[in-house]
Amino acid sequence: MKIYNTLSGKKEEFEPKEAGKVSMYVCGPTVYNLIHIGNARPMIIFDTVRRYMEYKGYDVNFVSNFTDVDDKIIKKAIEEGVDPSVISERYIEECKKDMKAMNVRPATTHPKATNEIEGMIGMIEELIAKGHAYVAKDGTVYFKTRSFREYGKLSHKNLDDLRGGNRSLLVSGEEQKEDVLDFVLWKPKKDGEPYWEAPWCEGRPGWHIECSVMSKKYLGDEIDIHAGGEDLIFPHHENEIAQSEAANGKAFARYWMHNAFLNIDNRKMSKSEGNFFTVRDISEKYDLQILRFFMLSAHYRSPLNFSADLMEAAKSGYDRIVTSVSNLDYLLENAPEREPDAAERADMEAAKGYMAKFEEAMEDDFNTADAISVIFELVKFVNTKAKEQSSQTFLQAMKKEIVTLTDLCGLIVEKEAEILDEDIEKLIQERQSARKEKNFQRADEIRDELQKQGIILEDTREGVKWKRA
RNA sequence: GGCGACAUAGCCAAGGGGUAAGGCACGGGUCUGCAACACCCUUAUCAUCGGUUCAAAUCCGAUUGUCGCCUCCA
Repeated sequence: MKIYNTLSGKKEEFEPKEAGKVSMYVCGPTVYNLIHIGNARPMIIFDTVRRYMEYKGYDVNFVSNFTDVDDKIIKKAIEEGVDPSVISERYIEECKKDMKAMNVRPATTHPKATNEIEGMIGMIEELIAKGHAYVAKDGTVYFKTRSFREYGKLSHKNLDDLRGGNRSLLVSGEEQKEDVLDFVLWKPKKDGEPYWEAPWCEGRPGWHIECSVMSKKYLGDEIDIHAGGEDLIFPHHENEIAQSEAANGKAFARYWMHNAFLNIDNRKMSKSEGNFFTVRDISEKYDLQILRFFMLSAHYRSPLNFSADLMEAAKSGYDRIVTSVSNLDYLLENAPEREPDAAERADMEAAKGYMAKFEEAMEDDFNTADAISVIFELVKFVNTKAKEQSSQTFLQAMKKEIVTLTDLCGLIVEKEAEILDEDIEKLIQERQSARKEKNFQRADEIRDELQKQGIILEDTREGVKWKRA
């Protein structure tokens, strides 16, 4: 299995620290609002990575945090006149709902920053003791960036370049820093803000220290994979490396994975641009499986553009897979119980080739776009081979092939059996009678009427089928 | 200004030295009362220019264009 490692800038053969086990940390959202579709990308991507790793037999310890102490949360809490925890708890719950709808499995552990303050204080003390951090007059604790020789190794930045391009940073009121590159580990409280007791002042942690501490606590000093959006490379992940490696004296993460951004109509998504969508917004119009399918249809390291048209196209593509599986289910209802014949056995063998091709795509840095194209090739194969006379065993084998692959992508393609209302059932019966009597006008009337109710009818050789729009 | 990524058919998108996967849309068929589904057929020389090579879309260089990071935004 090859993984592109941001650290080296190359695809590397994946070798976990401990055979058979994978420790993985994914930076999670700050919970001040419903998650947006940009948040959804890493969730879907790294959930898929996790699924594939588990399929390969790894025991995956998957940790993803919720950042629940932050300026934006505090701001919202003040606006609503409630405690910040009310805000963060609310959006953690909402986030979990969205994750479920996208079929993103819960992490092994979802730590919350506010539960880990003690550990953060501990790590900050250690950094001070080792000379990697210092306390300013007002109690702010800064990380001494230049004390960590390898700073810049992840983002491949040169410290002096950073400095040259950003003199303006000094204007931001942080003149008490010894160096512009230094970043905050602990900052003093302001009025009305939540705070914790610490040796330096009452205050709260900086953003970067959270992840270093939570990763260490739940996964250990050295982990296999650390992942997140590419915007986190600098400064967030660079700072995490500095903190963790300076404190622990060990390499932090062996592989760094970063997903590219999701744009909207070719522009970066932002509230001020008016092109901001929450996952919830999308769910009002589409099954979120379609959003998932859409996200996986491009490589995770390529920028992905989102638009209404592209979602429609994704819907059509996803439906093609769902239809194929539902056709199999339909055929299975009356399929003969017999041993598969020679041709069927040959096809069952041939179908396995798709699995191999799928794996090959996933092994190559999780090329889900390629992997999905394999699913379509399989769908075509199945659509061509599955017949009314096909044996149960054969049809079941075909279905299993498709479902295995889609499961690995976290895509749900099996629609749950649903009982229609009696009234609708009656209309369908009436339409069948009308068709027999060649009263097509009445038949079409009924079909139109049902369509208005979101039921689409299809007359197949074997009988009438229906599906939800 | 510094660092970096990308440029493949109408659209989306893989591939990556030996003559271009897949999906959506379009068109033509088969099936069908019609529609839908499905199946068959049809659609590109890979931004431009130069170089390396027996051979490049694939490597190198330049140009143009788009985008990202350098601000606690995934």
